[in-house]
Amino acid sequence: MAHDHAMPTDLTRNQGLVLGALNHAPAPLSAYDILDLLRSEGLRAPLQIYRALDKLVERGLAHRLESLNAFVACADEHCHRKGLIAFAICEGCGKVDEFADPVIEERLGNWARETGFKTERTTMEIRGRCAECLKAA
Amino acid sequence: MAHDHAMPTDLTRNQGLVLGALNHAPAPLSAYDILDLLRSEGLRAPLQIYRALDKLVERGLAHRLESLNAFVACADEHCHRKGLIAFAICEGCGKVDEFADPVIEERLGNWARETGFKTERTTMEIRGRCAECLKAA
DNA sequence: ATCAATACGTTATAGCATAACATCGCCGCA
DNA sequence: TGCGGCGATGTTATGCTATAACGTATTGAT
Repeated sequence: MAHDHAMPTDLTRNQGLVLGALNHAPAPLSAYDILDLLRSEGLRAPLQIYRALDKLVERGLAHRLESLNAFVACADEHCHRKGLIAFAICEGCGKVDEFADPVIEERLGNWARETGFKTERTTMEIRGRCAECLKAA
Repeated sequence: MAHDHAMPTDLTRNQGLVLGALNHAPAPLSAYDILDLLRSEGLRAPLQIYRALDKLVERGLAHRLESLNAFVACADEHCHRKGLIAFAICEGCGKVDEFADPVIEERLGNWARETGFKTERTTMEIRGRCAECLKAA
């Protein structure tokens, strides 16, 4: 099912190319992976990729996985996802599952309120093995 | 308060130096920051730092902050901390607050059980501003 | 004494990310 | 129409983060 997500029409050429690459990938891609995929389209420098990624992440069309130094397309077709998202990353096949948990969000919110911490961004990443890879083992 | 934590006696020289550097730092340090602090002790190569860090992290004496590519000493004096730990990282002063929340742990456990995912490691990092920095602003 | 396991030291290299500067195209507006 | 701002682009150079591959040294058990 790694195919045509709804693709916004107001992306620039580079942003579109980068998002396309992410959409068609079965697993997270590093900026340099993306660059290699897009050399045939005329992209040459890391910065071209990073700039596009910055915009995509800013708009929630892509996510950065901190523990991997890599990026994935947002799994939510219409990218309505607000707030906290958790990622489950399979070390076997590389697939990433994206989910939100309101209870966790609430707990973190409570903690922040109690300690006076102003949250700007939360990253939550689970590493392990997905059901399929466990079955295959 | 950034001083003498209980320091295990069975550390190697390099491990002790690295943990010492982390213990005395007011904020997370990158491996290269640590290297610079320890050149006077004769350390010269990144690998010497990374190897020590690997052991320290493995034993729970230090933690890696994925969103920072940096390391901190474990805040728990006796390092009894098991399971999931969340980190709140202040973008102002760099201070890191470490806490555990059993409810969050339970929620993640439930999610894993339901989807058949075998969790190996979880990272949870909150970026924002601490109460002190907000007051100072 | 020997062997295995672990730590150490060193050089080289791979992988991830941004600084700095010049150009171009688009759009609003005098 | 032309000016000016803004955001995207292209390019070169550089900096930061992490590991590969090799050899030596130390330790500890049998």
